[in-house]
Amino acid sequence: MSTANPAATAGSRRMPEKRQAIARAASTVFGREGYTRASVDAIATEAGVSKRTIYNHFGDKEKLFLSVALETAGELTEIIAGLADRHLHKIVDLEADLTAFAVDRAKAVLSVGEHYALGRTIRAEAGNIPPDVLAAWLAAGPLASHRDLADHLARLAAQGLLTVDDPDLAATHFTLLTFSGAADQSFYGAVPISDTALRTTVTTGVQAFLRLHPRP
Amino acid sequence: MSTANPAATAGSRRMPEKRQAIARAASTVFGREGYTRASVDAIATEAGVSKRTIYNHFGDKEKLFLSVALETAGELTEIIAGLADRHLHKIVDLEADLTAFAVDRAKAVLSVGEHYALGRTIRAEAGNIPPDVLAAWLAAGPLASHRDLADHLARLAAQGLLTVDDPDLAATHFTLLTFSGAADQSFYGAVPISDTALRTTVTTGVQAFLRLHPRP
DNA sequence: GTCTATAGAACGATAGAC
DNA sequence: GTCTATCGTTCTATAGAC
Repeated sequence: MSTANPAATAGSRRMPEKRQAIARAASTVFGREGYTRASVDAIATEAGVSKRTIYNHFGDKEKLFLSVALETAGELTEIIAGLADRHLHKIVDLEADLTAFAVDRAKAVLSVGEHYALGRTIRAEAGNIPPDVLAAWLAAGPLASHRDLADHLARLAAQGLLTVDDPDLAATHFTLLTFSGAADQSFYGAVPISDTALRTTVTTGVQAFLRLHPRP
Repeated sequence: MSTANPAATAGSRRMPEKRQAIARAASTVFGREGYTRASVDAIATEAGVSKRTIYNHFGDKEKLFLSVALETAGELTEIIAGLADRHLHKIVDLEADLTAFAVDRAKAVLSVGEHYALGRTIRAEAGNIPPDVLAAWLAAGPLASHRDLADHLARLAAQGLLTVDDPDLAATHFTLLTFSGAADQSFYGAVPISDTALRTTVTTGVQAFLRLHPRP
């Protein structure tokens, strides 16, 4: 039998595929059910492994959650960075491009049931997460995306497309006006938000942002 | 023995004080622990009643939670309406008054451990709350406060203090710029936010709001 | 005497851990 | 697969109010 068949390597020393399957399953189930409601049984079933395998890889439920939280935060940050690059690198129509970015970002973060959608669970559990882990999650996730956005806005300002005194503040304004409202409406993805509602919220948000930071 | 002693009336027909004690305790414990972590035992202990009494009054844990959620939403709405009236009824210094209102409102909503601070628990459980109950909570809480704020802003605009085309949109801007950031930073009250951090966030938010809706 | 409320034990199911 | 703890819920017995 060839080692190219993953099933044939079931007893091998390292099992990164199983670990990854568990991580994806955990992300999905934690994101869908929340921390306390998500049972290790359900995660094991979703991952197609036994509970014992989960405990061997991650120790206990809390460590599993925290590990997966940090990993998916980094993945989502990269996804958002890709969206920003796609929509904001070369500006064609400023308002349209900002809107397209904001819509795609909101969809990425607020998507329900996706494997990187446990942001709402992390927020719901913030009070029970060790402060250093919470800080690490913030740094790998929301803060990293915030910095990336601030850099883009500063660059657009340097190109004469926006007025930006403080890129950090501008990024805050952009996120508040084009994302926070949608996040609040959808309870961070727990309740679906219609495409048209999202688009309306984002569009008016971008308009307000552009009034705060107009082309000079 | 006198009936003025509450303990002496233990077997009386109606016991609104006990019901209220349970409601307050439930609000506190649900707000502090979240829905699934809060045990009926803990609520009973906090309220100083037996578990059975809770079931007699509220049926089951879920009904208890939903009842208390709706009741406290209304209470918080009234508190915020009072704050708005106090700070916005007679304007002395527009920016200072708006800032004071926003600071007090954020403190009221994000106060940790207070008996009306289970907003974050409701948001965390939004996906598990029956849609009609969630809608009722929104109507009694956030939406009612939103409308009240919109009315105040419209009135200030009529007095020539602000430019407001759409009071609804203006209220949205105000909340996003002066509240949502603080709520996000503190994870809706799960993690304490320092007074200076709150004040800074709110102050810059009010400034942005006034740039969007300047005195004509 | 009957009714209601209470306290506390007990039950059954679930879920984390090994 | 098993063990054990926890938790939501129910049952039983006691006591005061009308």
